Amino acid sequence: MGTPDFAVPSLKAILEKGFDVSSVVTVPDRKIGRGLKLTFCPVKEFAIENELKLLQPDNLKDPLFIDNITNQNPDLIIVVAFRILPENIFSIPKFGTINLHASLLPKYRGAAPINWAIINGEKETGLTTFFINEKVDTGNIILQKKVSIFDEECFGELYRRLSTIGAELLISTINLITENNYGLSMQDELLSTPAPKIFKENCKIDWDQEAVKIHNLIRGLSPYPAAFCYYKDQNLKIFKTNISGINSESEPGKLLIISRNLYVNTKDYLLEILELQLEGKKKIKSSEFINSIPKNKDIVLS
RNA sequence: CGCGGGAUGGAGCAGUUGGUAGCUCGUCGGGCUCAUAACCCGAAGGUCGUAGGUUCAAGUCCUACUCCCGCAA
Repeated sequence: MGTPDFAVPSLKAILEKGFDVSSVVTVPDRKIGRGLKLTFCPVKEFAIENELKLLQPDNLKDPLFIDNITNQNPDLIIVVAFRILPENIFSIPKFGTINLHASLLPKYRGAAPINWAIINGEKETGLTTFFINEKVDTGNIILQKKVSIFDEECFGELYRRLSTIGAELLISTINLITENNYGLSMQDELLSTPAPKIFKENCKIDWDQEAVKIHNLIRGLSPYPAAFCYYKDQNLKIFKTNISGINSESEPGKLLIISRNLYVNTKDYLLEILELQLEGKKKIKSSEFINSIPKNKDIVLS
């Protein structure tokens, strides 16, 4: 069971290792994007390509769906980036139901562990496989793997890396379970931290903060959903920045051009802006942005 | 038919109430300099997304189409 592209490498690995996938469960098709076109999620695309049996229940508590799963008599249910499962479902398989989560649980429980790890400036995060129980991301841990976060690595890059490393960890986990050769460790509630879903309000840049904080926010949200601010009432997304060692001496948000490089003032240091996108426009490099902005005129981002 | 912005020389943009295009950068040539992402001089390069229409005249108004993007979900 899974939805986004994060789950695809796992599903692919499971297939390649020769496990018998009785069915793939994913979300219903949704009208998404400009023009509200009906779009298939990545897991569905993959399932179709590989001619796997596909289930897309609207309601996971639907008795028909539960019966369907029950009748398939699965040994194990594997969940990677899906929805919250009712006990009626996760208790069906004889081995149980496991989840691959992109953090070192109990840290970063929730929907957006990768984003928050970067936003908070972590140097290390990881992956966890655990048995699903009634409370989200609290189950007993089977395997964990630490993964360091590279300097300047953005969300998209780490997401991609973790999805492939996660697939390997998942395979190891499945092997241990089928061999009945695994230990479990409980999560220490005292060490738990939340990683809730990212909302738009989390993406707004506050220039009156330390440069490193702003930088991590931008990194942790790039390229999607992207940190943003306002430029003359227009939405301005910022994808890539670099912390300069230069002290900020003007009001936060004010732009500064030095030697064809674009800087913005923050609470402490100047933050160099490298990649940005104005509402309705394409993503561009800061040098291109500089070409179009008026000279000798103060510009303040808000 | 969810809402909206855009398509102008290689790049990013401007273009007023319609009268055949301009800025910043890049490119090429030359100059200055120990040197330069610096500065100075000069040059090349655009049938203004496509197809029609209105007009004496359209990048600038009208219609259709194609492509790109922001929001919302």
